[in-house]
Amino acid sequence: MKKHQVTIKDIARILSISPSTVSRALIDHPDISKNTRDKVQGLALEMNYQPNAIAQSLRKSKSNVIGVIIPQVVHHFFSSVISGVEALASQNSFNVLMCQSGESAEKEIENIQTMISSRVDGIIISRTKNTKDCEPFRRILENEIPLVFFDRICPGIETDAVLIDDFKAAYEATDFLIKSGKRHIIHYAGPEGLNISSLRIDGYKQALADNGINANEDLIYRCDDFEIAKETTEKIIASGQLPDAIFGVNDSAAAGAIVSLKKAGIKIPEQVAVVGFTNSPISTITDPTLTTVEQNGYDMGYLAAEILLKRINGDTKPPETQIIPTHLVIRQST
Amino acid sequence: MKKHQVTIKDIARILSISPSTVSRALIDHPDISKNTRDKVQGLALEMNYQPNAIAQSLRKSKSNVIGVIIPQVVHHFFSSVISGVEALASQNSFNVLMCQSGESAEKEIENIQTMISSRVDGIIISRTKNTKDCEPFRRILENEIPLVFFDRICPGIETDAVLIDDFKAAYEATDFLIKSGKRHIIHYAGPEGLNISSLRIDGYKQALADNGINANEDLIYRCDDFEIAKETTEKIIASGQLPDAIFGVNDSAAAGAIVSLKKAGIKIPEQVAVVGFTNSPISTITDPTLTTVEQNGYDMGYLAAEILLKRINGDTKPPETQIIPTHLVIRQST
DNA sequence: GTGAAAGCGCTAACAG
DNA sequence: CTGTTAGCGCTTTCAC
Repeated sequence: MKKHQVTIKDIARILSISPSTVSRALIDHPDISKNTRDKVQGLALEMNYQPNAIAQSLRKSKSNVIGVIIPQVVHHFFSSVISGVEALASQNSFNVLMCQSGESAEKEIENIQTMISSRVDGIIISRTKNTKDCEPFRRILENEIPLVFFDRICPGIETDAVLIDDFKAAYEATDFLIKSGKRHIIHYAGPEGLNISSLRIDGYKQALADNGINANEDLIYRCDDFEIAKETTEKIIASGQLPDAIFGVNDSAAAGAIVSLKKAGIKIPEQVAVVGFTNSPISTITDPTLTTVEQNGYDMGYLAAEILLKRINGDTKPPETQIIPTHLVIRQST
Repeated sequence: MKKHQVTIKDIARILSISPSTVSRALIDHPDISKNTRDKVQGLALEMNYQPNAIAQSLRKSKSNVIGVIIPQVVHHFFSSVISGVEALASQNSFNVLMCQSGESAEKEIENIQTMISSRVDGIIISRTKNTKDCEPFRRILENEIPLVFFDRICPGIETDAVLIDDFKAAYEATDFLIKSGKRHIIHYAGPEGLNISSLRIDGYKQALADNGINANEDLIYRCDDFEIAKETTEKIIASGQLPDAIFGVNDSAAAGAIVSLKKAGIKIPEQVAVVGFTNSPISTITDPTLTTVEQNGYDMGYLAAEILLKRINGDTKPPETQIIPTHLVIRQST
């Protein structure tokens, strides 16, 4: 037999007063006698009363829940973002409902349905790399649920976003490599169709161009994870066309490059310099330690949550894109 | 003006039928005419009806939400666990509500309150290293909310748990070091008062004892993160009392040891071998790559969720502790 | 200062 | 097969 949790009614019955009075006493309503308020709160504490948040939500049409949809929690960047979201949420008595799309566009649509059904008060998303159709996101807005994108956006959706300046960050990283004497720079790029991938490619190309270096498409490899980066690097070494630098779209790709380069006895950074992206903990563990772009996931999540809460509280100014500053963290790999 | 979301009533009104019929049609109740069912489902789709999960929860006294409380998402192990929980949850139409205690016992209590108020159907927890009082956990059970611990348990609470055999894993790791000729083995241990810390210490000591090595308490340092491990290792090197092996309570501590040893020009594993714990991605990135204990966080989360769902579905057999198998992954650092 | 009544959106008896 | 009714637990008018 399920012991039922203490309700307002129970308290009312015991004190022989009405449920509405109990409710008022519990939420410190102004016109309630000090006497009954103390009696109610005392008994509530004693009986270990916990308000039923579900009933409150239904009544007030407000769940106090923020939905977060990300591709994978098991990624330092994404878990940092969640951490930032959760921090601000809990400061403001909001809870965080988390779904993973697992980079599947179908799962992402399900996640969105879930969030709408759960009547979350707002949603924070970084989309799948396979998302083609932006309609599901539009449906969120049609349901008048505030939506904030971070990192990976969906072009054409008019809503808030928290990003970094991917172009500039990639430009600076590449430019730094050139300034330190490198000219034959390979880029391990992110998946096609993702804003962050193409902007980083663009920044990389522009830096080459501005320094009078031919930006050959052959220098760009689609390669955004550790294992693939190891293989790709091995192939490049085997081809005999050794670059003098590799710029990775993330730290894992850069770490993979480092591992394979060292295995082949290639000196880093003397022969080949390596730059990563994100400044995750692995960048201090590689040997040599990794020069990388600092991209503060926690701050991005925190800011995204801040914007979202403002929207939830009725802010109606036109959608804005906020840029979190980045900078190059220089270590031994360059 | 907030556009109100489509409800069962709206559909009923338009089709001139009763809300209950609409409800039945939507959940494919057996005794409903094919005709009205199709009409209702058609209109629901057209109007983009999304059931109000909050109302459903209130009605059925079941939220279909699993609460997860962990110290920090930004840890490969914990995010793996969450990932496993989320995978099973979403397969079973459950959602995941996530809170971080941030290793603060007070925050943990708040989190528990939140979960109870949110009427989650079950809770999965790995406790804070500062948790002294187990009463808050007991209150969960008093509220008849199923509770599963993982990794870090609270002794004295009679409930399910998903663990690894910390003693055995530490024993095997230490024994392996001894078998490979090491005898002066330092242990970087986890924080006091945590089951995983003391069990790993015990396993380490027992392996030494069984091999006729004196388990000196001076060989044990409290040191469970990368930075502190770097410093600790530097101090040990400076002291001149170089061990011939270091066994870390986690991979970060082991990685810190590796970094400082190399910096001092000490050969790994020839002079000092290093073993970690968890088999996180960093173990393949250190140079030399790290021998470590495989501890599958995803499986732990998945299994914890499995057990929890059984309890939610009424399973009342006595609390069980399930052990996820571990094994030593041998790499270059030994 | 307190109580009665209504309703958030949904589902599950119970009737017919 | 469908409608009526009631109620999950809470808050909020509206009376008194």
